[in-house]
Amino acid sequence: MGSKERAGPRAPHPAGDPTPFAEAVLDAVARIPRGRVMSYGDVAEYVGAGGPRAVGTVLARWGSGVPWHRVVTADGRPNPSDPDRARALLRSEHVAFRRERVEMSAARWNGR
DNA sequence: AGTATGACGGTTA
DNA sequence: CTAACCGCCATAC
Repeated sequence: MGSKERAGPRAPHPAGDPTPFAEAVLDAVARIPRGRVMSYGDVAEYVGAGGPRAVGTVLARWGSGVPWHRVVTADGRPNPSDPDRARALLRSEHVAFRRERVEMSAARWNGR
């Protein structure tokens, strides 16, 4: 086949291919165990590149194929885009909540 | 190549 | 506790 085939079981992204950084981010998010969460900054640190905002940019563009709801803000707040949906998904995974925020002390996943 | 944007984060008021 | 500001970094145009 072509030289740019990538056989990615990921998702029907819009137009354009995910950059190496984007793939690293998506891979990291896909690795977050069920019932656990990572902050945007945690993901950036995990992939060793970019920053919290850059991670948000990637998820906003190609995050439809990964458990995006497992990525929360550093304060434990769900995605500002669909907080209600994210909360429902997280609660269905037994993620500990306090008020409207994830109990980071208990649900935060460090990547290992 | 440069400017504008945003699903962030930490600090300061 | 809320609000505003700045810094950071990949994308879009």
